[in-house]
Amino acid sequence: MAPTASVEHEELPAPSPDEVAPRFAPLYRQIKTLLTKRLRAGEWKPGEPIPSETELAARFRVSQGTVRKAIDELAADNLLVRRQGRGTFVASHLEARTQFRFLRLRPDNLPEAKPTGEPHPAMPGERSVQGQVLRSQVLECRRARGSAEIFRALQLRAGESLVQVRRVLDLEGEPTVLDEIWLPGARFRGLTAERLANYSGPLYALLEAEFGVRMIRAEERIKAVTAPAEVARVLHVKAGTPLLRVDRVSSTYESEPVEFRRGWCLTERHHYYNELG
Amino acid sequence: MAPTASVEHEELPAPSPDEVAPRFAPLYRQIKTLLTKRLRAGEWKPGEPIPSETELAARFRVSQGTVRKAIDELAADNLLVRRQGRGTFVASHLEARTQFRFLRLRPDNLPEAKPTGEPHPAMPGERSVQGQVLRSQVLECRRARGSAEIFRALQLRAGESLVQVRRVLDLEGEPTVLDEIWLPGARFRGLTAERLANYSGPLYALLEAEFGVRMIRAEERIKAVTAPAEVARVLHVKAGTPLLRVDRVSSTYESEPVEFRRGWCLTERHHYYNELG
DNA sequence: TAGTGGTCTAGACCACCGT
DNA sequence: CGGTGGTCTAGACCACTAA
Repeated sequence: MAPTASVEHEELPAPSPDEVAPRFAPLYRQIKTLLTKRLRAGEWKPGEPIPSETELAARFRVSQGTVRKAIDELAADNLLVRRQGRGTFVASHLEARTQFRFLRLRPDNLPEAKPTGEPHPAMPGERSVQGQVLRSQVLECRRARGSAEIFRALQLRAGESLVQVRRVLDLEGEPTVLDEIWLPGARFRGLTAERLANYSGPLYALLEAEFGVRMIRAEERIKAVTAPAEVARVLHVKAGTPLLRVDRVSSTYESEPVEFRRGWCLTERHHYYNELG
Repeated sequence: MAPTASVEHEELPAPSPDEVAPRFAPLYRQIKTLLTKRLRAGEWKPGEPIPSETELAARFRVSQGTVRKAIDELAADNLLVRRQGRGTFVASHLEARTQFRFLRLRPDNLPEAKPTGEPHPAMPGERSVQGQVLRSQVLECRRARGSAEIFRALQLRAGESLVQVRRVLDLEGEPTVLDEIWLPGARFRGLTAERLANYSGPLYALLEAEFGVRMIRAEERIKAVTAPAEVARVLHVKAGTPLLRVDRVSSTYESEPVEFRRGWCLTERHHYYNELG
């Protein structure tokens, strides 16, 4: 394909006469890497469209099909969202479709409606998601110490500053989850209880909009425990009630961990839902 | 591409002048559907190769790229496995790579080794998977009644026969999971405790090899509970110990449910691991 | 060496979207 | 309508595997 005359041509990184790791990376993966770097660098912001496939093909001097395959993988990784007839967009936690992508707690009844992502109207301060009414209430937000485990998970040196957020999630009006969240202070300086309280939306949407940090993926480790006294008090249950303790480490681009979260979940009327493929 | 002269041409289902559901299905999806039907019908058995892309293209009178895209999706769905230079094979629970694909329990220590699927040698009756030693001990296998919930999950009419298997999983030599498994009697007639005891391998591998039922996907619903007396006895813990109760419904081709399983998991030294994308 | 999947290209046409 | 992504084709070439 002849590149459009007016389009400036950007060279691919030199064919690397003698690289180490994957001796030969397919062209479309090189393109994918380049696109990932630009996303990470913020060249296109969440919610914005990236250039069309044909334009990218011209820029990189490859065929449209090759760009397409790179974008296919980025879309499969949830970094990009394709919209037929409109373009390809940088994924965002601000959009209804991808909000609460990481929330795995479901009410026990409710005929497992496939997540449509179309929110229903709800009371102020509440959000409706997958048919359940959700309300978040911030208990505190302060600089805090963290365990060695947390520093390790976030790949920080001991002594680096941490911000801790504690909040309760009400599902259907009942306090159901107590979240204890630790964030690296360096990235999230200026996060306060007020800003959290004034913001009605998912936490990740706020972190994305205000701090430019987009959560891409996470891993969770789940145990069954008995409720500590303090947790029990917040969730209005007796100390010793069995709870799900869900530890989550979430990451941005290139698997860089930026959040450690410990959720204490009451599963009297809810469950953690998971699909195995 | 001209079809090989010796290859018999199989017509695609007539272009359906006026179908209902997805008014226009892309060609590659029609191919995917055809291939799925043949897999389901057992035209190619687990572990066997399917015809090459070029041969399928000739049979279906489409280009190789179209077949390729259909196979791509089937591979992404874990129905097929591609092996460069060798061919494309029907996925099987009998192979090391895909054994224990559904086992989400991990030891707490152990530096989260990515599942390599390469088993280490182990004692007879034991299997080594992801660095942990695993031993399954069948407690019983008998015809049984089931709750309304189970019949609903398996889409059976009340009164149809059920087989129940109860077993303990030892991880690192410690009893860690009590599984209560219900299977539709019609499909698994002849399953006995002896056959289970004599078989050293994953349950799903046995069900696949002996009954021709291949588990494709599953959904799990998890709660935190306290151990009932009977469960506690088997796991060597005090009644009331917090446990993960994992309810699983697994399905074959086309989401046909064929197993209900309730696992009681001790999480003193293990956790349920999950990745969110 | 022959056969398989994997990559890349180039171009045609379609479905969808906003104007 | 023009532009975008989505599908389909046809053929060339590469990398891997087994005989």
